[in-house]
Amino acid sequence: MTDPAWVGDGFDPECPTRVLLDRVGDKWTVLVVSALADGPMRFTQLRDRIGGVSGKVLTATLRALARDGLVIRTAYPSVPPHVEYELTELGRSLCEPIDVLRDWAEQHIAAVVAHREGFDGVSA
Amino acid sequence: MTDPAWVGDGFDPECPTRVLLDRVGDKWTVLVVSALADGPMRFTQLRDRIGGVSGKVLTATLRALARDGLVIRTAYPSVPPHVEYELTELGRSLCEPIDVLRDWAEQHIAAVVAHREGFDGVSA
DNA sequence: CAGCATCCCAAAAGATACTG
DNA sequence: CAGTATCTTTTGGGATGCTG
Repeated sequence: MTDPAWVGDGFDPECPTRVLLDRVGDKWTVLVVSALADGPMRFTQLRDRIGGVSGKVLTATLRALARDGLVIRTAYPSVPPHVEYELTELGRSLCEPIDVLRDWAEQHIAAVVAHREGFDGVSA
Repeated sequence: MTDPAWVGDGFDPECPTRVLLDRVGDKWTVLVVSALADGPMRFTQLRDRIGGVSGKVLTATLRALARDGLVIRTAYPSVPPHVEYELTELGRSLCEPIDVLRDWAEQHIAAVVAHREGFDGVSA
């Protein structure tokens, strides 16, 4: 251990926060978890609800989430296939931070956008 | 208004949460805000503290943050240059959601990683 | 010291077509 | 219905070198 400068504030590469951000920092994970917060949902249902996500990407997102123990995938052996996704306990616990984030967004995003436009206006 | 299915849960493309995620979902923004939570900091100081970020990317991150009214950039007209960054009130308010996220990470990330390894083990 | 310009790569994401 | 396979585009991010 070389005692790097970032130690002391928890900024090492295995910092839990970094690991989480790597997982959650993609475009869809948070949205998927939010959608599933209301209860179990089927693949197509999920895709329709989220809007703008391709099947491929949704599949990948769900697989990663399942891999990390945040969602359960249940395939009912029927024709046509019926697959349900639901949050695990761990996944539900993640909803709380996400809700806090959403609250912040709802309260402050307008200010952010406004400032951004002001900023751009000055430069224009 | 086409009354799409995702309306009703707030998943429209201009959903505040989406806007926020687009801004905050990158690799460094959250880390920069966290670092600045302790107080104003200079460019190099920030780069050293965070660890692993290139100058170019840090610059871009800081510019975006300034554009959104989350940080203030103060350049002291001296030679050599001395530039300080600090959070605005808005930026500080963002620390709370971030802290909640970090708390979650610290409490649960081990479970996530463990499950991931179990999952990979089964497939191997 | 701070930051810009340039080049480059890898990964994320999207479109489309096909299958059990 | 719920994927997989393949291809392509986009872009975040890194390395390096230059400048005020």
